[in-house]
Amino acid sequence: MIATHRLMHSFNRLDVDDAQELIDTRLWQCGLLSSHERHALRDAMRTAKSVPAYTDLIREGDDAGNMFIMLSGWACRYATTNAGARQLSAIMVPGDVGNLGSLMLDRLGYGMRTLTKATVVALPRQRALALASEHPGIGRAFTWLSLTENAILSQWTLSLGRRLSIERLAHFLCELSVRLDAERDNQSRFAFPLTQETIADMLGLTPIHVNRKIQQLRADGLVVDVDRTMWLPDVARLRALGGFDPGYLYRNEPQITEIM
Amino acid sequence: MIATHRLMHSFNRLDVDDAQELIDTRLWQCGLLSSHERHALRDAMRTAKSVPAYTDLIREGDDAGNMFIMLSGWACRYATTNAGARQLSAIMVPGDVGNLGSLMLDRLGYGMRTLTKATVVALPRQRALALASEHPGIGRAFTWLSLTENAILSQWTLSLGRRLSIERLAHFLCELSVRLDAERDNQSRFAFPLTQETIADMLGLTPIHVNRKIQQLRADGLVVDVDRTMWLPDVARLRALGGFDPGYLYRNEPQITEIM
DNA sequence: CGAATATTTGAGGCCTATCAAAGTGAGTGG
DNA sequence: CCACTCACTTTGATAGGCCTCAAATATTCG
Repeated sequence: MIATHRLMHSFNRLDVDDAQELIDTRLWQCGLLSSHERHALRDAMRTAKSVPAYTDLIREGDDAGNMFIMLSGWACRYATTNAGARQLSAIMVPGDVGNLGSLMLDRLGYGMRTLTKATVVALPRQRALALASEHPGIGRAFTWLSLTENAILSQWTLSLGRRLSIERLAHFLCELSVRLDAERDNQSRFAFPLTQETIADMLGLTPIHVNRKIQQLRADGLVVDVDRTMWLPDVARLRALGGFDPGYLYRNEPQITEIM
Repeated sequence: MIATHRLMHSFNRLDVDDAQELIDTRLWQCGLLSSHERHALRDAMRTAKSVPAYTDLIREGDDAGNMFIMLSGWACRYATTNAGARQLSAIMVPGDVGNLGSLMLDRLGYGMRTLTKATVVALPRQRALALASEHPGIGRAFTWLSLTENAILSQWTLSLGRRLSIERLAHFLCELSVRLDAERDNQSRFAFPLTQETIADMLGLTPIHVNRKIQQLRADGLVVDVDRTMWLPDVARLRALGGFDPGYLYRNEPQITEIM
């Protein structure tokens, strides 16, 4: 119910209750939180704020005193080359923590920016640290998030370093499809607010080239994108093209249950 | 003393005492370990084993029950494309933990392989988890390592996505130079056991192209490599070329001292 | 409806890959 | 000690993927 509800409007609707449900579902699924800890986490996320599209939550090189948690809307982490070229290292969708690093690091080396109108919780570092030490499960959940993010980043270096542009694009769409929980019967449909320029900054390509490769996917019947909505009619074939394996995303897998 | 000692022979000498000193110095520097915890960690690393060059510690797709800690020698994490192309996501040098992810994840999505003869500690997951829960500082140190590693990976995606081959190469050498603590007065000298093919797998290039760009760096007087030893005569200029900023490596910085 | 933003098209050029082969150096065995 | 082998490095020539520059078309939003 929540899932389909969120499907078409996640990036421009403000629905804090649903969204917070989303959040602790995401953190809950790793199986590390007690019911008590789950509620403590929810309490910490009471105050959310709305942010316009394309505004920095963290500027590159800034000290970030807050951890930002996405309730609605999309955001990204980015870094910039001396020559001014931008590269995204992550796309954040509702339920994601954008800058876990702020938990223990002062400077992060990257910026964080909304890509759509968004609702975010700003969790002060001290509050997050207190949560982690008072509730061991929350601390472990942070660690788990960091480790899975590491696996995702490692996988993405494979795309950037060794895959052709169209394979990267396919892989990227497959990843989003899973993370948005949008797949049913080898099909997938989800709201897709990214511009081709943003996609290009994620894939390490030029917008022009991204445009041409999207057209190629359309011609191959692998992508139908109308009205900011993405439809993937044949997920299996798209996965094969992108060399995509959902395992590394660690979705819906109770992990490390034997802990303690 | 240790530093210079290690300089020329780190990848082919077995000197466990020095190496273990190196390790907990590395973990110690983040300022998260009490003296008691530091010793607990050392105890856990008593038994090291020697491994030949180019042998898998973890095969791609394997379940990894151990965390591997490098005492001597170099190793890497790698992933492979369906077409067989290999991409490294990290190079490990003495003092590094290779697969932190194994702490809480079953499948990692990448393999880990030695690049030289090496000495490694295999810390069973259960042992590592027990250490982390009995000694909160060790748990926080693991989290800190994971967060800094993510920052490094994020930075590396910038290189792979947006930097020219020679810039990537320069950036890579600058990073190793700092991580090996090899810089003195705008110069750097360190043992360098990597083949050009391995460099290529790290940079997302072909060995042929890496060869040509190394020649270019030599011609520019930025690199002198003889007999498996790397000499960087002008670190500042190499950093400028690679767009390298050492900040994101979080070396020698007591972090998050205000914790608890 | 008009201006700004985003997508699409076209042509030409550069960076890096590919294919092929020669040179170099370290380790091995006779 | 020297031929031999294997791995690594280097060189050359060609091809291709993606970029750059430029401009037209389509879409969004106030």
